[in-house]
This record gives sequence, structure tokens and C-alpha cells, in this order.
Amino acid sequence: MTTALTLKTDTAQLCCEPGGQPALSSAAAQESARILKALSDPNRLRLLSIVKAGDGGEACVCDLTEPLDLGQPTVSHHLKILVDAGLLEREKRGTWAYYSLVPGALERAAALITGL
Amino acid sequence: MTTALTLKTDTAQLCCEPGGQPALSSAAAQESARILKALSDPNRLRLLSIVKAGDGGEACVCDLTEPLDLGQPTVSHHLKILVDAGLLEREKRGTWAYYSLVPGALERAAALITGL
DNA sequence: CCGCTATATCGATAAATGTCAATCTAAGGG
DNA sequence: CCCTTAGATTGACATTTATCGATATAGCGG
Repeated sequence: MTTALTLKTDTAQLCCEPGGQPALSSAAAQESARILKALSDPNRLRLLSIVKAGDGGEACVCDLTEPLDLGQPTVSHHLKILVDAGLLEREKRGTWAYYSLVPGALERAAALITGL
Repeated sequence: MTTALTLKTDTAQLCCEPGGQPALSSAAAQESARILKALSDPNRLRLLSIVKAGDGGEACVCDLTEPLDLGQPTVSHHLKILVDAGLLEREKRGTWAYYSLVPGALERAAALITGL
């Protein structure tokens, strides 16, 4: 499942009704929750933090496994979730995989909350 | 690759760990995740949205059960999670319970993301 | 080619989570 | 008092999730 990430508000919920209720549609709520769920795990928050603070704004898996005190498969799993959520991007250089923040992604995620 | 830094597990949150900054401490990450986890469910997002858009910025449970198409116990459960996370506050007037946003709570939650 | 190293993927499992039905509590109204 | 209504709590159950160990894949150095 979850092949496509539908980002659309399907049921004609107009965006600009002054005084009316924006009342998040079910589809929009699900999409927002999908992003925020990726951010709702302490280890993933630390991963993002380390990547952001890393040299050149990136970090490879080997640099991420140790500070989190997690197994390498688990870290890879969390990174995949963050990539799937559109928060991180992966670039493979040689044997190593470097992860970096998708520009503006954190701000967009935060806007999902303030824009409720 | 990684410069072997001594690994301090758990809760010592210091601002200046030698050999590299710890970015987000384990404790801080857990606290942030606790808040964000409350925001990671589509039905809870819709609850917040409806409450925020409600008349006077509040809504009672009876107004929340129907649009979500959920049972009343389930809605109460979600509301409790939002209250426990410091996002909603509850005020009982007569037989009804009115929920409203805690001022600034959504902005603070969003700052947990942008401030990573 | 062969092994080594870095990462990803798979399978299993224990814990957490969302939901509902049933029950409990509290506040009014006859 | 009893009954009704709004909401919370409890218990059960199915699904999801976080984690690990084992294994697969993919570059690199001999």
C-alpha cells in the first residue's frame, strides 16, 4: 500500500472561506499525520538533529549508529522512514551513504501544525 | 570515517561535550517526541482543527464525535492524549466538557521541529 | 576473483497504539 | 428518588511499530 502519497484535499474543501471553518479534510489529515508520524520518534529526531549539525549538513550511517546506541539495521530503518517522509535525502558516494536534510522540509512540516 | 568519540549513553545533557556536539540529548528528544506523537494521528489533527475553528475557539465532545465518525469513547481518548500533551485544555460547564487550544501550544510544538 | 566493509533488507518478536463495547460517574430534570 | 444525558474509564482485540539477528547487496583493495 501507500504507493502514492496523495497530497490533495480530495473533497472540495475550499481554501479561503473567511469566517468559515477550514476543518481539515480526512485525506489532508492523513497526509499530515504521515509526515508528523515520522517526526514522532525520539531516535528519528536525534537523527535529524545530528544530520543537520553534521559537517556540510550531512552524515553517513556509520556516524549515526554510534551516538544513538542502536543497531545498524535499526538506524537504516529509521533513515528510510525519514526519506520516505520527504525529510531526508540519500546520496551514495562510494561505499558510504550520506544523508542530508531536504531543504525547507522541516519548515513545511512545522507549518502543518501551525496551519491547523 | 568516524572519529571515535566516547559514547555517553543516557541522560547527561550537557551543552558542550568534547569531541563533537551531541545535538539533541536523549531526554530532550524523548520530550519532543512525546508532544509530536500526540500530533501524529489524523483524527487528533482533525480534532485540533475543529476546536480551533469552533465558535469561541472551543468545542464540546458532542460536536467532535460526529464529524470524525468515531465512537464517543475513542474521541474522549484522543482528547485526553491532546490534553496530556499540553495542546488542549478542558473546561467543564454543566454537563458538557468544552475543549480549547492552549495558547501558543501549536507554535511551541512547531518550534520543536524547526529548532532541531 | 576474493574477501572486506558499509548499508540495505528480511523475519521474528515484544511493546505500543487505535478502536469499540460495556460500564461507571456526574449533573440535571421530572 | 429515579431517569436521562454527557462524558470518562475499563477491558479486549487487532494493527502498527521499534528493535534485533541474520542475511543480502554493492563498492573497493588486494
